[in-house]
Amino acid sequence: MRRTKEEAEQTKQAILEAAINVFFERGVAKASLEEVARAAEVTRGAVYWHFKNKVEIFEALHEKLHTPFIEQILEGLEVDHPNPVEQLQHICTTLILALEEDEQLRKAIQLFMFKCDYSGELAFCKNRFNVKKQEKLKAFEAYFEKAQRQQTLPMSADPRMLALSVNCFIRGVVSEYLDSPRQFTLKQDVPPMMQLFFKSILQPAAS
Amino acid sequence: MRRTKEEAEQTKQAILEAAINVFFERGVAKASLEEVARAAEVTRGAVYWHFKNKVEIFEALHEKLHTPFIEQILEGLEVDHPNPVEQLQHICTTLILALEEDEQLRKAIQLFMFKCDYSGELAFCKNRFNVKKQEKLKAFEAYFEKAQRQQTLPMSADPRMLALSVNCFIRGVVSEYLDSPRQFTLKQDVPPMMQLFFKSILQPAAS
DNA sequence: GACAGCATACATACAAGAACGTATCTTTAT
DNA sequence: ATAAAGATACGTTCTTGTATGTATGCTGTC
Repeated sequence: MRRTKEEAEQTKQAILEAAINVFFERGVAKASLEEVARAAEVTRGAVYWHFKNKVEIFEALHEKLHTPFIEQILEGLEVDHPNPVEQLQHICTTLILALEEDEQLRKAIQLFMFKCDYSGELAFCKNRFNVKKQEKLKAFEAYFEKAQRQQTLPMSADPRMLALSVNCFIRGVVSEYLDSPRQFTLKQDVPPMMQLFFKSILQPAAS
Repeated sequence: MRRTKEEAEQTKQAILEAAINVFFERGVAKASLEEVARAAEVTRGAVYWHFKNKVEIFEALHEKLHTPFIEQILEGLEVDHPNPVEQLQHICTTLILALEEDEQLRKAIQLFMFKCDYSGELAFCKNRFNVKKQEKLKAFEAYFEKAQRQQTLPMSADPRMLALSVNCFIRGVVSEYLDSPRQFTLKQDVPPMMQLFFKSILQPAAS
């Protein structure tokens, strides 16, 4: 039962889509390809036709879902803004708030954060992941350096340290929210939290 | 070959110790009890004698390693301190810095954070963990409320929001560090980061 | 205080199922 | 016709849980 090329591509996407859900519900390690196949309404034969094994599926998912996230941060650097730090605050806040509406994105990030472990087969995935993170950190730094050039951030500030802090804080917020969403409401709690955090950056050091 | 009670307790601890390493290297899901047994230099018989299954081992590890962490925070509340917020900053900083020296603790936390997924069998573990987290959050809040009573924190501050922020920031720092330790040096980077963060709390709101 | 009898602390053996990867069909586009 | 796109079938490996074996520590009893 050979399908047309379009149909084949459709089933491939269906498999990826199904993989998100199955990985999400059963965890990457415990999810079997049989389950993925069933969820996509095909057999394991189809899965093995399109992908070499589970790892390859995982990689495909990562490529598809994680990449666009970082690009948004990089784009903000291109735009001219009178106060880059406030701009960064705004971008970060927006990105986090987006989680509330996009369930698929939520699932995906939860996958990469909690539903898999990067030992063994997935170890090299972690490396690729870290490369992306370095880019992100450099982008954060760039915001602060830009702000220093524009005199909206004192020269005494340490861009690298600020970038690290922002990165940690964001990761913490996202982790905590995805870990137990009932803990706080994004729309209500995140803006003041971000406000609090960035306030300390914008105000020159005291005491 | 029955052992004395002390010896039995020793092997139990040896199994837990071994489990940390095996879980860490292979991931919780993929680690087999056979591997754990070998690492502890016993057979699966011993493992099944002391524990019902892998989940019970996991729980035991959590009980053993995660609990003392929280208690330290609670203890600080008992002590009298002129400035509870600074006290909290100091406690948190110390706790994080401890990671640099205690490899076993590092491994354990990495386990709970990255090397397992809480789907399926471990789902209810997550619930128990969340209960603990609630306690922790309440403790954080208590610090801030205490500070308000002692007039070292403005009444306009929102203890719950501050507690959430602290919790997120700490989680972020710990996550980032354990995820890629080469990214920053605890001793050098964490104190200023914490300083930056808590500064925004201690200084009354502006702008 | 010694010894029978039992519980303990494991080791070994076994059965059953899951999951994987591959090899072999089937059908149908191209 | 032939190769793509899958389905089906098969053998193997891992792992799990349990059942059973066994040597030894402990405990009460006389």
